[in-house]
Amino acid sequence: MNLDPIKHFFEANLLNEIAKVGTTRKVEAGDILIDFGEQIKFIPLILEGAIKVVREDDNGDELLLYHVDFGNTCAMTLNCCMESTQSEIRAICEADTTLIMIPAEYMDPWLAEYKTWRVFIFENYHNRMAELLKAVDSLTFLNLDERLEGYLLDKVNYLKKNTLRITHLEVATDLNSSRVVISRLLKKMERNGKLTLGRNTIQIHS
Amino acid sequence: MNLDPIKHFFEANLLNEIAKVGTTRKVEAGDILIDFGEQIKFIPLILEGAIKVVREDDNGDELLLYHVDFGNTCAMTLNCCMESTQSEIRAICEADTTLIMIPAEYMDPWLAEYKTWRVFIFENYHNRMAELLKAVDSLTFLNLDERLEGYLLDKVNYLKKNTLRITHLEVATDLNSSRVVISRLLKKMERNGKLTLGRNTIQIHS
DNA sequence: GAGATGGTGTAACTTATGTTACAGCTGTTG
DNA sequence: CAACAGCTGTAACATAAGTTACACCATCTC
Repeated sequence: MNLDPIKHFFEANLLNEIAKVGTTRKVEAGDILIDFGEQIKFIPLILEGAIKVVREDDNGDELLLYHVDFGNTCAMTLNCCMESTQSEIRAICEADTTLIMIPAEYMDPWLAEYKTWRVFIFENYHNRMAELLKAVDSLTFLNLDERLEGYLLDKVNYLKKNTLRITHLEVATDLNSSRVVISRLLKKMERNGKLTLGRNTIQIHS
Repeated sequence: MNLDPIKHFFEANLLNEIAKVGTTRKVEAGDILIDFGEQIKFIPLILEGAIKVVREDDNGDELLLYHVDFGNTCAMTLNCCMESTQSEIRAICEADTTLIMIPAEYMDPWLAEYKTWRVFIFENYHNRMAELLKAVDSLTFLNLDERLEGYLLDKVNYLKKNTLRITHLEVATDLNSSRVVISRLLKKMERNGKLTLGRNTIQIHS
């Protein structure tokens, strides 16, 4: 197991423990890492790649909540580890992703023992909370065109590509809107010179 | 200091510590407990009363995020204690409230030392996260009339009164809507027999 | 190459929500 | 009591977003 990417996150003893009890897992783009109602037995720590976290209602309507990338874990997951409750979210890989899976039972004892673990866990909670708050903010205070723009810029950022391989329908699903509306807004943005549309691609002008 | 209400939450040693370093504080309905940008130096633990947590954007538009009541603390606050960041929210008392204020510097050492403290903190994170998720859900998947109904039922629940003393404007502010729209929807609900309207009061038929 | 499938563009219409304007009412203050 | 401020009701209109319908492509499969 290669812990180099995260070796400055944790104290030496903790790194040894992680190496001992953790397992590496590779997941491909498009795979579902965690689904609604699942019992979570491992804390997933992302070494490489990107994951999106999605919420769904009873009618099957979706909304993208936020992304998790390198060095982070999913705080929604952490709750489940401490309290053995079920997942409220779905986590989908957006790129090929490498994870370290740490069995949930180490969560609590490590909190008692390792300061760096406490910092890691709380930073993650904080980040996730901030993301959720950002989601609430944009749902409340922004119009759909502004949300769309934010969504595209976010994607450019964490996929590190200006040209996104995505359909209008996928965008609409992530924003819980409809394809026609998204096409309309994208066209307007294209006319304003903000991006170039192609079949299955959106190229953002940055 | 009277710790009776929370004595079954924590182990005996921890209760002693709380008694030693905590201070009791009483706050009146309407008072602002925490405001945007404030540095938080105390963990507030609610013994009695109720607090609402509100988000605001640059234009001064508001949105109620959730309520905190007995035995809980504000997890948004917890982040700030661990990381010394500033408050992202405003906390307003909705009823006369009694709190225990615990200096922030005990947050971390108690995590290492007391299992019941860890459980308490993580349960709070979990609850706050669940509330935020509920907020996202209703913003995304519900119409304003459904959000309004949920809002009123919530209020009945945690204020433990069927007759709410509140104006349409206040409701509109909490839901980030406008007074006219709220009056319209409330009138419709009254016609449907769900409630009775009066000046400054809304009586919910449960 | 015919047909099927899925992605995009666009027009016409519906609906939820927001806005503006104003009237009437209640309680307060001078 | 007169004047005023704040709360509620309602009408008329504006706008953002969702819906339906259809045409046109590109790609793939038979």
